[in-house]
Amino acid sequence: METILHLTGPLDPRSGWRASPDRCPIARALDVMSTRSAFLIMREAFYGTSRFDDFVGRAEISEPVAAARLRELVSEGLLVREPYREPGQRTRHRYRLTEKGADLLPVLVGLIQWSQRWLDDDGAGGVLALRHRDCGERVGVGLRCAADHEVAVGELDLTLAAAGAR
Amino acid sequence: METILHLTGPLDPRSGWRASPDRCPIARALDVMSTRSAFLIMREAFYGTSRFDDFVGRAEISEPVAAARLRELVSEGLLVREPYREPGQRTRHRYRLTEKGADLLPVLVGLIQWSQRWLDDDGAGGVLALRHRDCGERVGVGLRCAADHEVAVGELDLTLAAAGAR
DNA sequence: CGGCATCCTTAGGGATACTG
DNA sequence: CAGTATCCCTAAGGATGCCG
Repeated sequence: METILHLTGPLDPRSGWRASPDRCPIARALDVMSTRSAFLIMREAFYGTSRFDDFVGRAEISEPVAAARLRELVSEGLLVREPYREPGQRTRHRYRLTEKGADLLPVLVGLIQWSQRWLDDDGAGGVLALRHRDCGERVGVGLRCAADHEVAVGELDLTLAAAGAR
Repeated sequence: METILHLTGPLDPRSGWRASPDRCPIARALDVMSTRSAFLIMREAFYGTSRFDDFVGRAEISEPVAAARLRELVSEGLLVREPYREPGQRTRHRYRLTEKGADLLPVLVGLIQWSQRWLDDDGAGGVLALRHRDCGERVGVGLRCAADHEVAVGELDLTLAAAGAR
């Protein structure tokens, strides 16, 4: 394992290393989630939206876009499309989060948190908040290490481990 | 304060509430960060990249795109463009993260974490990891409430508070 | 070195109309 | 309700060349 550079937020002389973009995890994640509509659809999925028309209406996107994005997100395994039928009804389909999709929640929450902190969402309609069901406190995302320390931006190192390392 | 719905990851009957998309924090954040190039530039900024040509080369984007995105990110206040000069050189400019920009780090780390967990970044060139400088342990993002409990996806409530609430 | 101008291609996305 | 088909526009992004 080799320490590549120190992330400091503000400035760093840079060690000459580069992100090998072809396999940079961020670049790869962006292959799946890079469009506005993808984020909005995932947002809705977290809110419990499951039907096509609801995605269209609530994310405020057009049908063709919703159809295209849903198809992609299903094929990427973030959502599943499954048939169901209520007692007297015909068979319908609904979209549900997979575990893979649900695991994106920290990213979404990170965006919410950042937006509320910096974009003065003056919330003329009230302030949206995520809360811990058990204790009622607000929920956010934060950096934390495996030893359970809270980690500040300036305390991060970027390392590259040979092959089978953790 | 009013509880709107329970986020469960998998399915929820949905309470009829909608995200009022015009002021949805996610939608607003996406006005700033919705393109691949914006994420890649921010990634590079975290890695310490500061010069125009380095952004172009390391993020693997074209000059016009880099110029456009850098201009936007500066005007949005995520980066600052500042002149500097080394002893015998002419004045140059560099781009640095602002606090607002640096605060986006959890989102980036969330993407890295998700990508490594689900996109089998088999990392034929080694595995990238963020580590806590003090203890060397790997760093990730997680949901946590103000009372410092770790929060699972299914333990989240979405609430809407009247106006000046926290 | 740090861009901007130009041109081009592709992807994202809206509107409308139609179908099972 | 859940899409598909068509058409059109705009934004994202690459390639190339020029310029202070």
